[in-house]
Amino acid sequence: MTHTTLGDVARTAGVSLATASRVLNGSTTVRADLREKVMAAAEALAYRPNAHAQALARASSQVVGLICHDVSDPYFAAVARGAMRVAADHDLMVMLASTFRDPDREIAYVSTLRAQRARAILLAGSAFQDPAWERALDAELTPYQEAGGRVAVLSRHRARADAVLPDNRGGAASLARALLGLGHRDFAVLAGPPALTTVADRVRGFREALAEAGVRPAPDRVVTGDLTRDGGHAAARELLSRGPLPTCVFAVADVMAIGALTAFREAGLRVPEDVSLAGFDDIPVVADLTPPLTTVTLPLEDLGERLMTLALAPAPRRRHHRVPAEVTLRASTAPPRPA
Amino acid sequence: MTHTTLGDVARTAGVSLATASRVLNGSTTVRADLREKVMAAAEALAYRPNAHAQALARASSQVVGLICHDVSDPYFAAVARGAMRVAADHDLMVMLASTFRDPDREIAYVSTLRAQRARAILLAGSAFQDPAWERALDAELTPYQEAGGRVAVLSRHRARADAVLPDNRGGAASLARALLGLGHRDFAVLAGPPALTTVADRVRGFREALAEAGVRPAPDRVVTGDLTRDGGHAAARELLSRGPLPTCVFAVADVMAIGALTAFREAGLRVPEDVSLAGFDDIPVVADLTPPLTTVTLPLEDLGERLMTLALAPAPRRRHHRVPAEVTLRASTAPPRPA
DNA sequence: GTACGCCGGGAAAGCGCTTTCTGAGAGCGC
DNA sequence: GCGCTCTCAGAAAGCGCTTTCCCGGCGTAC
Repeated sequence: MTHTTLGDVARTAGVSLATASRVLNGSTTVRADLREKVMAAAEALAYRPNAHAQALARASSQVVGLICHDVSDPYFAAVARGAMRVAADHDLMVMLASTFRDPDREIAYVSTLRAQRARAILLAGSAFQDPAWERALDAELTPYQEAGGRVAVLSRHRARADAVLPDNRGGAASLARALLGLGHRDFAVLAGPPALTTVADRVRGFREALAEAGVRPAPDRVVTGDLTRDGGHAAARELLSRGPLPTCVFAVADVMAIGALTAFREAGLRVPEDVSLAGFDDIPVVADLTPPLTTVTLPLEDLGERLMTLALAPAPRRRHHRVPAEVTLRASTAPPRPA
Repeated sequence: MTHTTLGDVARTAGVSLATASRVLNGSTTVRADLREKVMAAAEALAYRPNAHAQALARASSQVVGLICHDVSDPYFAAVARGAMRVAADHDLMVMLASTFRDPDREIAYVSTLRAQRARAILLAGSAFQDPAWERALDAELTPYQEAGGRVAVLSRHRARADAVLPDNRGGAASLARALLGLGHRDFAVLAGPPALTTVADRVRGFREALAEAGVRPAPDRVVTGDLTRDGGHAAARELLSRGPLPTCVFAVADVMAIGALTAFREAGLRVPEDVSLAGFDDIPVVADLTPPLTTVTLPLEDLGERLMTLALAPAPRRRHHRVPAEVTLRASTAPPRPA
């Protein structure tokens, strides 16, 4: 990797290194003819400044880190899109990392981004309920912040970090109430890994709202699976194998609902005639399913934009954006069939 | 951004900078007690080496760049996932950039990645048919490669660059033949921007195979739209407005097919009874649609893995991976209704 | 015509590392 | 016991930039 350097440019332009640097950085105190020469030389040599050297000299880099669970999950894809748009507006590059829901990998990535002296680190994936992990993560984040690094988190809490907080609990509760309103009393939940706080919040909100109405799903009606299409598919099959179907199934994430929908279809069940199905997130494709999926809508791209915006606009004190989650009723839910 | 430096570590460990560096880089020629002290100091100070300084001193960085059209497009999301997995195996970070199909932005990103001294630049989005753009891109890529940078491209050609080449043309042709085999003679095509080579290849392959069978879709049966769900939706509506529906519609990308499917449903048409619909790519969700979508399957994650692998394993000469594209018949296509 | 102040460009230091070079001390053979 | 080699740590140079400092030359004021 032996690229053209500023020295090369300066030499062919016949000026000093300092002058070349000044020109390329838009200083106005350089005589026009010299400026021309430098520009011409840079152009001719296809010169690009070494970002590492710049970062070192300026003690600041042009990169921000974005850590999510899985880029290919439509939820994170949308969040990343929003975040990257804002980054692009600020001429920043984003380093994207997928943890695949491995807590250790998240810490490792934070560490790497710390080494990269990233301007900001965005944690977009929900947290894990694990004190040891929390401590280890803090051990990376705290020195980073003390050195001036910015941290912004999505769907999780951290002292001294700005946060974008979609209302997982409230959204799930609203959904439950809407479903109760349709007449359902017999529910099942397809849950993701309980260690994920997002999952826990959604299950909790859903349960609480049911409890208010005096409804309590039996323990075997809460099935846990991966937070993926296949996880939802497997969880739905598991549910089917456990006996009589409830009238309504809530999948804690749309991706799981998609898998469940197919599992139901494969089992010869019609949605919503035989069973109502609802998801969470409102990822782009679910409105195009047959039937279109009832879900809780989150402004996904907006979440990413806010996250990045928070991270890039330092504020004296910690800020929270609470983002409402609204129920979107579609055709996948209907009143239960009279028994 | 004032982080702990190697100097701090060396000082608190009571050794020289050189020794501290040696320890942290795993040199074996350091006495055990000194090694201990350095490790302890690094640990205590939560030290993380400055990647920029390392990159500068070692003249090599730990980042690779991946440029695609849109991360939130399931096609690229899957490709990115594959590529990032391989990168993670090599302890590399990936800088991800979305061009949103703006040719200039692609060039700008290449330029930025050049400045970042990225180990490799992967161009995952299809090319634009535009000689001026091609030249401008070359002006960035050539000096990069001459300086030792690696370039790998997906679905496009470039002299001196390794390439992963899914068989867009052949896949579309096979699909056309399968559709002809079902008895269709009356086709429409929902095409993306014709400036994109991938789109052009797919349309061409499809047409050629039809031509072999003596079938030629009328010009007004080729509708152009954005390569997105909404683009497909709009294109399908446009098609419907142009008069009698063909018996079979080919969308050049699954995302467009998804939009078309909904447009058809909204128009009261049943797929495949009233019209057969086929896509291209086999993005994860299309098998879960109702009806499941007939499409041309590409091993998306594998594409990304190969792309990254090619880029990271320098070879004396240019390599091409041709990737076959196989027709996957699902329920969205059926023989046409007898007229 | 002289003194002063500005303007603009060059020299050089320094960012945080790696790595070569150098040299001090220990261990060995004779 | 002397000189040799070998081991291992420190000094210092250098990676490619930015930026401060400095100095020469010019314009202005008197």
